[in-house]
Formats: sequence, structure tokens, C-alpha cells
Amino acid sequence: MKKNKTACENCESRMSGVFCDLDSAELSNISEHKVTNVYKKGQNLFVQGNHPYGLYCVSRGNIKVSKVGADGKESIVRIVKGGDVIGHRSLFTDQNYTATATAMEDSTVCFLDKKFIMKAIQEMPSVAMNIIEKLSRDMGAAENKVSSFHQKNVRERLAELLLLLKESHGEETEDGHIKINIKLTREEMATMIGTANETLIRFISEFKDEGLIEQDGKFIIIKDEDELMNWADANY
Amino acid sequence: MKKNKTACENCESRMSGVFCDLDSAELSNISEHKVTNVYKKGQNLFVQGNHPYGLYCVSRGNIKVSKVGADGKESIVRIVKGGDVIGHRSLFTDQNYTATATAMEDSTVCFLDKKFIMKAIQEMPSVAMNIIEKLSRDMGAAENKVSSFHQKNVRERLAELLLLLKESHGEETEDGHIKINIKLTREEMATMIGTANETLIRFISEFKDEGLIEQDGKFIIIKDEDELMNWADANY
DNA sequence: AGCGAAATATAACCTAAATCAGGTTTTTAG
DNA sequence: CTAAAAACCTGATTTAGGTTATATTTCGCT
Repeated sequence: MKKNKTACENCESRMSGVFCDLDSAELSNISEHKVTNVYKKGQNLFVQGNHPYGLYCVSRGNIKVSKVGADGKESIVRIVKGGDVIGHRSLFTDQNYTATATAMEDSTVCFLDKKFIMKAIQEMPSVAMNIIEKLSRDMGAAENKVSSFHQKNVRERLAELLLLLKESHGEETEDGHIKINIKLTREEMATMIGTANETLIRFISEFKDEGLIEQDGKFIIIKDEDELMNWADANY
Repeated sequence: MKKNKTACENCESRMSGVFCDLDSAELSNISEHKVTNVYKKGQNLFVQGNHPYGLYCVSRGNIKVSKVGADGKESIVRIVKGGDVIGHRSLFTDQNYTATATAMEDSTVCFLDKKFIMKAIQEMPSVAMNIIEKLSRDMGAAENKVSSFHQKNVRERLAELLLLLKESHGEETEDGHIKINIKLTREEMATMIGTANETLIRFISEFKDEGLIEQDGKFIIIKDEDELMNWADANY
């Protein structure tokens, strides 16, 4: 975890986060109060049970937020990408972290002290509003997941996951299809939809056989979005 | 849905909500901008797909927030009681409602116009902060649910549900036990943990046979909390 | 009070998906 | 480059819990 410093003004994810509405004076104020860290793939930003001291703001890279149960089983509850904040949930409720955050690849993440971020919320209504918006959106996603568990089978949840990943990490290829530009193991995908990796692999294979998706090395390419949407909305 | 008006200052849930830190001048300002409605059991405050025009603030009664899937199956994603706000999630993301809110019993609910509540957030940092806290807490609960689905079986999820209901709706009885003071059908409990009602009934019966819980009319009484906690944290 | 409709309960059966077992391929580290 | 370890894949077996069926009890309503 090397430390170095980049100005927020030059951050490649500058426009997408909760600080997007700030002017350059306010931004440079934040710049001065933050620490920038580089995490290697597999390193934790924080682990379940730790006490939170501030807010993490991802500049580059994908971070997975996961919970481990009593039996040691991992569940990925969400994936956070460049521009997003992380660690806010526990920070604002003043509990210890209820999940672990791990870099899925080499990542650059800034850290803001709790006192500073609390002051920012009080003084800059746009920051408060953006945090409220972000929490609301994330909560919507979490509640969707809950009802999907009840109402959909594994095949349907997988179709849904692929479409969500397309939204969050999709990139157009030369031939006009969408490539899911994030490296995920089958195990990780399985824990995202709450199934066993053998089961997940089986349905991935089915989707490939049926021409709904294709594989490009580690990456999945969406070939038939309409059909995936049909499955995600349950039809069998 | 009869209308009448009660001052926030006299609201029985005044101290528990997002407006709890306001002084009486601020409170009476809110009082003047709200509408108070009484909903009969079974009536909807809003339904999935509607456009949100403001914020609901529950004064008295329990409101269930549920989603229906493509197959018509209902899932209760959370239950909101007196003092809590509802409808904020969709309001702040400016989407249509993604769930339906239904009164579980005759309830009193106030409604605040969107413009007014947005202004309140800008001008009263405590309101913004309380909303952030509430969203964070709710989101923690939702993420716990997601990982429970993956990591726990029905018996364990039921034990967990009973303990959560004890926290949110528990009341001490004369003989020192805790009674879950909310009327829920087996069907409703089943949809809260994503199972079939027959299955839920099976495990409720088991818990009764084993002396972990007892029934007092429509209400459940926790008899052996420790054992329930063991089950909720998974041990089989 | 009495009737119909929900809600509750129990048992038998069946299926979706977990688990187990055995491979092959890819990645990583020395 | 090579060995070891991950990751991936497929088939067989088992099982938790969904589904179906049938009673019984309770509730809401006129």
C-alpha cells in the first residue's frame, strides 16, 4: 500500500462522485485533507469488525464489498468502481464495519478523515444531497436483490446479474456488442447471486451454448441482450 | 382515507424520526406544510410504478413495503413503524416507486411535499444528517438480508427474523418475556424471509415444539432468546 | 349467530440446486 | 520454464424446501 498524492481536480473519476458539484476551490480544499493510497489486488481497505475512521473514495479500480458468514462462506454484496465512495454506511451509523472491502485489481483510493467529511456534509448541501442520492440508489439495488432471491431462480438471477454488470461495467466492442469489462472469477459471480460455483458454471455454459453470451478471455460479451432481459424478468 | 391535522409537536412519534433534532419553531413550520391522512388496514400509501410527489412520515401504525414480481409473488422488503419516514428512497433518486406501501393496520401518516422536504434538507443540516443515518441503517439491514439468503437456511433465517422483530416491535410481558407486538400472517412472515408459507409454518411449529417461542393469539412470544440467537447465527 | 373466506396446519411428493467427486485448463510464483 | 495452485468444467448423488392436496380453525361480515 504505497502512498502518493493526486489532486482531486485531476482525478479521472472527478465528475462521477459525490463531490461532482463542487467548484475548484472546494475541491482543492478536499485535496489538502485527503490521503491517496494504492492497493494491490487482493489487499483489504478495511475488514468486517474494524472501526471506521473516515471515508474511502475510489479513484481507479474495482473494490468488492463482501460479508463472510459463520460458516466462512463469502457473499459479495456490491462492487464499487472508480468515482464511488465506500465505507460510508458504517461511518454514518457509527458502527463497526459489517463487511470487508477488497481491491479486485491494483487500485487507487483516497481517504478522508471522518471529522472532515462530516463538516463537508454540514457545510456543502450538494455533498449531503449527493450522498443521500447515492445511498438511495444503493439501497434500491439491495432491495431488488432481496426480492430477486425470493422470486427468481438461479438462471434468472444470473441473467439479471449479467445485465447489471453490463450497466455498471459495460464497454462497447468494435463489432457493436457490449463487453463486461471487469475480471470476476466464477466463484465471485456465484457469491453475488447466492449460488454454488458449480451451479453458476453450468448456467454460464448454457447461456454460451444458447448464444446469449460469449467469452473473450476472462471477459464476458453480451450477444443477445433481449433474450437475457426476458430471462431476468422471469419466464419459464 | 380521512384527512385531519395534528401538530408535529404533539405527534406521539415526534422524538424518533428524522425531525427529532428540530426546535419547536422549526417543527411548527413543518406542521404547516404537511397533510395528515388516516389509512385503513390494507390501503396503499403508494404503489409500485407511481411517481413520488413527496415524503410520507408515519405517526402511528405499521406500514409494509413490498415488491411484486413478474409472477405476482409478493416480497416484503421492510416494515416501517411510527416515527419512520417512507417513500424517501424513490423520492431522492427521482425514480418511480419500485415498491408498494400498504397499511398493515389503521394508521396515521403525514405527507410532506417534495419541494418542502428538499428545502428542509438544504437548510437544516440535522435533517440531512438524520436522513443519511436512516438510509445507512436501512441499507445495512438490506445487505444483511442479502447475505442471509446466501448463507442461511430457512430455519436460521426464521430465527433471525424473530429476533429482528423482537428488536423493532418487542414489548415486555408481565412474566418477563418479550412479545412481538405486530400482527403478521404466516404468509407475510414467509415473504419476509423468502420462503413458502407451508415451510414457514413447519418451522414455526418446530420452534413452538422446542419451546423457543409461544403463541398468544396472533402474537408471538420469545421464550428462549439465547437458543434463537444460536440458530440465527447458524449452527447445524 | 352463522356463513363464506381467509388463515393455519400437516403430510406426501417432487424438483431445483447443493454437494461430492473427478477431471482439465489456466494462472501464478519461484 | 516448470511445478504448484488456482480456476474451470462435467457428471452423479443427495437434500432442502417448494408444490400439491386436504383438513381444520379463525375471522370478517351481514
